[in-house]
Amino acid sequence: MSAPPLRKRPTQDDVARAAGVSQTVVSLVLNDRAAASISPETRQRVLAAIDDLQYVPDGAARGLRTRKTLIVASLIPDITNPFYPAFERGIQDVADGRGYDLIAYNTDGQREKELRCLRSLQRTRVDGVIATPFQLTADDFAPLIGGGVPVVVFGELVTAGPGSPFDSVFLDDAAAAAELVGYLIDRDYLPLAMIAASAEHLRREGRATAYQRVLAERVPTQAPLLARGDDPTEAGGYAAMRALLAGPTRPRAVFAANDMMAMGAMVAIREAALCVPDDIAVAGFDDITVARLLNPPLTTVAQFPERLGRQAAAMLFARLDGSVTGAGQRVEMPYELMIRESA
Amino acid sequence: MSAPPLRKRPTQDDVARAAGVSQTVVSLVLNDRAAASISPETRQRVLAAIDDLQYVPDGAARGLRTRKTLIVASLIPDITNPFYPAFERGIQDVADGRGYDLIAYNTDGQREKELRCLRSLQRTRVDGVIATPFQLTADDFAPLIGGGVPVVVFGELVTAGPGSPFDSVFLDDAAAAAELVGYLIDRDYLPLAMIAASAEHLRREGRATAYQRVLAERVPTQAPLLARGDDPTEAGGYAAMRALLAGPTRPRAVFAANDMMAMGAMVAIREAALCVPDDIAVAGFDDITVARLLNPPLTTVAQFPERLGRQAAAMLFARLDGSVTGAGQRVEMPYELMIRESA
DNA sequence: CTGTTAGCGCATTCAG
DNA sequence: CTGAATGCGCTAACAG
Repeated sequence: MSAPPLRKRPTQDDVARAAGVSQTVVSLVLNDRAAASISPETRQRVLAAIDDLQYVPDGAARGLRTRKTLIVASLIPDITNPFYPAFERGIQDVADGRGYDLIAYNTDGQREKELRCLRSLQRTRVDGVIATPFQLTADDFAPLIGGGVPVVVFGELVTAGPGSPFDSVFLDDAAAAAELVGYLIDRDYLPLAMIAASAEHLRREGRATAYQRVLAERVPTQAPLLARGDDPTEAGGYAAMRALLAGPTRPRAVFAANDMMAMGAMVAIREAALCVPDDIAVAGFDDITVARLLNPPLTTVAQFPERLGRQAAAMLFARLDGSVTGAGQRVEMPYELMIRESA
Repeated sequence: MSAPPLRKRPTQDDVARAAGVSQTVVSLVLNDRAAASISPETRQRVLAAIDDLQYVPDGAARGLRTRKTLIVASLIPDITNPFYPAFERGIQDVADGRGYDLIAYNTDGQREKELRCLRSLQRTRVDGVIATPFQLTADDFAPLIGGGVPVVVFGELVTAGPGSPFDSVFLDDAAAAAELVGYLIDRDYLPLAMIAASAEHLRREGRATAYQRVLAERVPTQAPLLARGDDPTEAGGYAAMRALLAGPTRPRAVFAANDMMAMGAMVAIREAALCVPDDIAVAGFDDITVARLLNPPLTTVAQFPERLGRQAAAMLFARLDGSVTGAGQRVEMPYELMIRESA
């Protein structure tokens, strides 16, 4: 094969002609309508013709008619943060099982990009959406919801009160962070610092707030040591840790808002010829796959992203097949402290 | 907002009515047809109506007419291997710039899943495909190519000879592996072992072959020490390394077919109370983001996946906008040895 | 410069 | 049990 023949794709009409039936019949056997039973023998003829012509239904045409595209969309900040591929994978696996395709969008947590994705979603007419919004509010989703497209949110939508139409899967970030901070204090890792991304990522502020609260409660003598990196990435963690090391008080331990930042921090610590955890202990959040593989293995909070994705997808499909209707459901997922050697 | 109003989405007809023009005019201003100029004032009226009604074109309907969906698809083995998110991100960023959406498929490198994805692609009628096939052959893509859908392959398609209609971006895996193996031998890391995934992942065999060839050439006295893990994952690397450690000859260094396997191997080595690189040196392949962040930082071969994705996407869009036609182009991408501390 | 008309491929009434 | 006719929302001739 080198010069592509470029023959037009066969349509139901072609199949019908080949099978000596009407196009309607082809549609009927394709959709297995129980109402109009097809004689088993014509059915076979049609199936044979389909196979013969390599007919594949046209999703666009079908979608135009049925208002269903068999596509769902997922909105995440950045596929490059290992937490999200796992999340996506969870979604994808259940979508796949339902015969759905998945369109993935990266928003980088920027409101402008998030909005652009939303617009894209409207154009492509997806059947459902799973979103991990950073800046979006409930109102931004109104056109989608108004159009009857179910939306499952990972985390909590800032403006979504009770009776909100959004399903959500979330975990108690603040409690998890508090527990981890408590553990670090128990181990006497003081002074205890925290590194986080710039505050505009409101979404993750629960962790920083928890840090400040627990610290104030349990170690009122220590002033909070909160360093900010630009992004919730390894680079952000590295920069924040450097700032911390250059500061007046060297922390005995650092709680990073996520594992990537923790990894960046570890690099900065090593570069300063210090040792983890003997000089400075490090803890993260997420338990991405590699956390366990680091040297030393990273103490962190496991979120089980793949399971989160599966749960979100399950809720979405429950809406899509009509088995759940009415007000949005909120499902809280478990987290787990993973105590390893880094702290 | 709690009870969704569920009003039907506005169509061009609605917009036309609101603007007091015909539906055609709406279509014309939307598509900026140079041919039929619209008077600037009606144009404004239409735009206002669009904005007012929050009209968004229906991709399915448009696609039915234009045979363009503004969707491209990417076929990768597993988004959970950090190499691929970066690759995807590269694709996504250029697709985004062109106003295209991206559907992502995970094939797990299994032929059956790969075929299923291909079928899905036909249904959803994507405009172009970027594929990282493991088991697929050129023939499997025939329906796509025959339908005029351009396909860019990452790597080389086993059966694609000269004059093949496939564009491809690839790098000289074997040369890169040979170079790395050569380096390890130069450093006297002998005996030198390799760990790789089971041989059915033909795609990666270039690396194992290079290992065997260079070893045979330069160290004829050492028998090849090739251990197989089931999957090209951290778990596979761990298992293979364990097997190696349980074997009769303990290697002085291990070359892993990819970074995830290398990380698994490092864990196994540490568990055996051995030290990297003093007892056993470790090298990988890919240079995923975390490779540099490991302790010790991983010596590996950089593939620059994001750049690969961008390149593949660029070639795809060159086909889509007609700026490139004819036989498939093959673009070889550079790799780079990243010598760090693990070997 | 703008309106009329005709399908794209399919699911779905309604007749036979 | 099967076929003919209709329209989903849109673009693209073709008239006016």
